[in-house]
Amino acid sequence: MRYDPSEFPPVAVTVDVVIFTIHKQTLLVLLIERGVPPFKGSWALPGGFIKPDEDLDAAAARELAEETGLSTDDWHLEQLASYGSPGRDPRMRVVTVAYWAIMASLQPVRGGSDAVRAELIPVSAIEAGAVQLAFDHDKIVRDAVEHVRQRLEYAPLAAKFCPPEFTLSQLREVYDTVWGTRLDPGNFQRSVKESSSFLKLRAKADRHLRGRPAALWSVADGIDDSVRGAREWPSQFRRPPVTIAEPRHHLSGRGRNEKKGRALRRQDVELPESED
Amino acid sequence: MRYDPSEFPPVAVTVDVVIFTIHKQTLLVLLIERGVPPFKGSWALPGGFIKPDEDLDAAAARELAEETGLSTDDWHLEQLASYGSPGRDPRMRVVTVAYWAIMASLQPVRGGSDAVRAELIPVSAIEAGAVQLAFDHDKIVRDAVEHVRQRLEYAPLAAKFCPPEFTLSQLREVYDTVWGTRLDPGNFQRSVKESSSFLKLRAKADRHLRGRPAALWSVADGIDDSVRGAREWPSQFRRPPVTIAEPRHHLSGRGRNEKKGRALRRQDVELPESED
DNA sequence: AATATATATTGTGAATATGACAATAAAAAT
DNA sequence: ATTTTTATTGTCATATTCACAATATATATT
Repeated sequence: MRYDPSEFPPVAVTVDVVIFTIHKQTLLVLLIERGVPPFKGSWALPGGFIKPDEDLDAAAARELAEETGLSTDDWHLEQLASYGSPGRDPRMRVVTVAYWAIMASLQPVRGGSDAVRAELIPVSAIEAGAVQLAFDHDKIVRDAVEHVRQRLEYAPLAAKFCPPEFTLSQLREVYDTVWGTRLDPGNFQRSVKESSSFLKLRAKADRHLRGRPAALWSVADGIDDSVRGAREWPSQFRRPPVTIAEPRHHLSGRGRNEKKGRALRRQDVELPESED
Repeated sequence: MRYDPSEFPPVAVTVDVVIFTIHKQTLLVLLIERGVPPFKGSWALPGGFIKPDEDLDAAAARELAEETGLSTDDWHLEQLASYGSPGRDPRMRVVTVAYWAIMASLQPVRGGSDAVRAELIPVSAIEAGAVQLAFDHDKIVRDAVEHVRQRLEYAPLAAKFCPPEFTLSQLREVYDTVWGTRLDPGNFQRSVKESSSFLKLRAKADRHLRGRPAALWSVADGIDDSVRGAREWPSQFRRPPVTIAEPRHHLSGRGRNEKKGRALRRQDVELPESED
């Protein structure tokens, strides 16, 4: 009965977006207060139905634009996961495709038709259970937070929390805020210099509060947000182990090519023939 | 107009599963040949509509069971992503939630109502473009392959390609097959021993073809498939850089706690108060 | 103006991890 | 008995990581 359009079950598909930003060393999420039932008065993620001729990514981008008043260049947007438990919306079967986004700065713009107001809520408040979320949005936010912490291991993404030009202190503060660490400024400096993702622009920033003025950096040209094969940050730059003590894996080894060559790379390996 | 059940656009939701297994040093994907239009005669992913009272994960597990005849303990199943381009199914708007799965061994069981036959196809054949896939399933498979290569950096997952008890050669061969590497047996041995995810069972395997008989290992108790905070494999054990030369990031540094303490862990950091 | 304070940046070295490969062990094949 | 094959342990040079000292350059204070 696969793919028979005539008798598909009635399902609505929505997109919801977990919008992250940082303000004053605090990781924040944009939530709206629902003005209509169900969950009237609860906080919820911005989101809505996908339109008939709209791609999922486009729907998420539209929601993002509506909610923030900003445009594509101002954010990093990525799909998170889909949620579709039968009971997650009391009215009918709704499958939502969740997205997450990072923005450098943000002041919520509009309250939609069913939203009383939009506000930036600290992630810590949600993690502590101090804020009630509608539907399964608590789970979605937690998953998104986990995901962002994970993805920050890839170098250029942290810069999306910063303005186009930033000091290394600003960049380091992103990691410290998201990961709850206090990275060493000296080692951080060296790491960024060894990275090919970042580019030093000018020796001095215009404005600085105290101390020696910092140099300004930017993301190097051609560095994509979605770099994946890139080398991870070394261990201390990776996020610390999960809250509850987890077993750690200390694994190591190496690759070899025949007798004495260097490690094989993927393209060196011959592909088995198709059986077609 | 958010969440108004009365006027949601007509959308069907399906799940599709990319089922991986390894046979004779080759990474394989289970595909079915479509027996009905559209894309009659093309290969496609096993999948189908979600049922009215069925969770997304449950729908994927059901498809998996139907297609393989196996049960929950025999596989590792994880959500991949959702795909919903307006034109991806010529008949109507279909959003599919894609999953991927790993199985130790597999012989396809049934051809469904619209499937002529099911078969295990080498991933290499799909990557080389030698196999035509229906809908956007080519993209889905490629994404899934990328994802599995990525996720294999987390130690215990590779064991899902192996029987419950395995030799380290078998385990190493999983990495070599999926990553296209030839990892060093000696260093691999050391790595696994340092890992807390694996447990040595018996000194000798019952059956072996040639050479010194290997010890049998298993995944340690309490090791979850979804371990994430776990330490990654070191660089050579991580998958090699993407085919086209990518910029690499060499980043390093450390954490500090006040003056001279150890690096802060997440739970050490006090949470900002909720504004509720 | 001199000094204190704060932040940025560079440098240094010990500890550890990695990668390459040698050496030994234990079986089957010859 | 010897060769071949795979498993396992050992070794060591090198690279990376981490902790922290030292220096640079600004503002704030006296």
